[in-house]
Amino acid sequence: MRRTASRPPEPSTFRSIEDIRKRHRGPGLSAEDWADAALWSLAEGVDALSVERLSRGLGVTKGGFYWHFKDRADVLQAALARWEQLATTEFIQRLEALPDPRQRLHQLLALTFDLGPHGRIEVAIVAGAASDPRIQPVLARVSQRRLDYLVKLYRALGLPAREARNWALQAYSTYVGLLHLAIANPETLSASRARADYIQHVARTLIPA
Amino acid sequence: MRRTASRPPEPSTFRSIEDIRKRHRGPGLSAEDWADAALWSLAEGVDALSVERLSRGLGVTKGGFYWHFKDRADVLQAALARWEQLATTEFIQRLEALPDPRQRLHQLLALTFDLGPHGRIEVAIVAGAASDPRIQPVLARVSQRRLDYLVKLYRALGLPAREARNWALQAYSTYVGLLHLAIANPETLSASRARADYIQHVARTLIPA
DNA sequence: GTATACCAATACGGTGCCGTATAGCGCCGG
DNA sequence: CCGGCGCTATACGGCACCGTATTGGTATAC
Repeated sequence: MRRTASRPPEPSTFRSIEDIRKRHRGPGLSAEDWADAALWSLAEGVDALSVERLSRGLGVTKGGFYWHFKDRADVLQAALARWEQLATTEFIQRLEALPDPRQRLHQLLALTFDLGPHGRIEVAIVAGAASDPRIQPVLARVSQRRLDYLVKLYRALGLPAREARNWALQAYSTYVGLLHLAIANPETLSASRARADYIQHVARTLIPA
Repeated sequence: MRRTASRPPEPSTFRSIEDIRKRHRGPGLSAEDWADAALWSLAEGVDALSVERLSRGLGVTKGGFYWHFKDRADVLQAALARWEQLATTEFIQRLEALPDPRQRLHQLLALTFDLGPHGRIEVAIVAGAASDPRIQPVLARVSQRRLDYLVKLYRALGLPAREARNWALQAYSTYVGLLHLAIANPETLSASRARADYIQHVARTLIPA
């Protein structure tokens, strides 16, 4: 490891493993390449993130890994930092593009129901935080920021502080529960009929009159 | 391993590790002892469940473990089975003691907000299910049974099938979200003031007029 | 008081991962 | 055309766990 100044900026989206491997046929792998791959790997559980697995997944040996990172914990931190960025700042920015707070809440629901690989990553991180004290603060910051933002949205709807807090808590819980359901009973909401129906229900009950 | 007919019935509650160790100063450890200890161990994550850790935790070597179980997967299955029992049948039985469905919903919320070690175990299991296909069916059955029961409760309140389903989904999601919050931001709901306030809010919004 | 059922201790070989060390290779600037 | 920079390959010792095998202890059952 001889960590140099990190290359250009960050690519602001989720690169797939295949993208990273392709890029490999160009220059070598950068620290961001490894960190992004690590983030994907988190979907299989925090313990599944291992240096040698990562290397195999990228089609190289772990030789280069230790050039960029000190150890396993180091890349885990990097992946979590990347997740923190995607899961808070960038997500909120997308919502802030809309003018009306009511629209933002609707858009939030819509984005939320669009389940990607994020869900599994989040669940893995929560489980990891329960056993690894170094993950906990990252998770705490993320959910805190999300809750704060939700409170802000509800306040913008004219609710008093205490009410807004409760609504925010509930809305966030509903989101997390959806992640759980997507893993536990994928078929439950796979039918787009039931799905749309549930979205509508949630929108009605989570957006106060 | 020479598995014999499993001893008496099952002790219908959650025995602590200390209880199990005490019992050790009596006869030896039974299969149930190991399985219960394994269930506790799940709170630290599915991967944290290892034969040698378990042994150390119980103050013995792994010598006796393989007398009861074929391998690690075997005790995992046993622990999951125990969890399935506690998390569905026994929980529902406690609620069914109440006559009025409305009371049952309230009691359900009350029990739900009483966070024990269950929460961490559940989160660990969900995360485990995302990576281990042998866990998934167990989790699927558990959440399905819970959802079915919730639907039944809502229908008993007079709601039509489709509505009941939506409410059930939302109620369950809210519960799971609470587990998440308890790990991510334990302090958020530690104040009994805010806690009671939130319970009340949830009860209002999750129990339709 | 001895046999037998139940369970524990110890020892062993094997695997997967960790982190270190060191040598190799392609590319780019001079 | 050559030296160095950026990254990779290979090789190694160490640890934690797995599952197996075998022997040892102890309480009851007879």
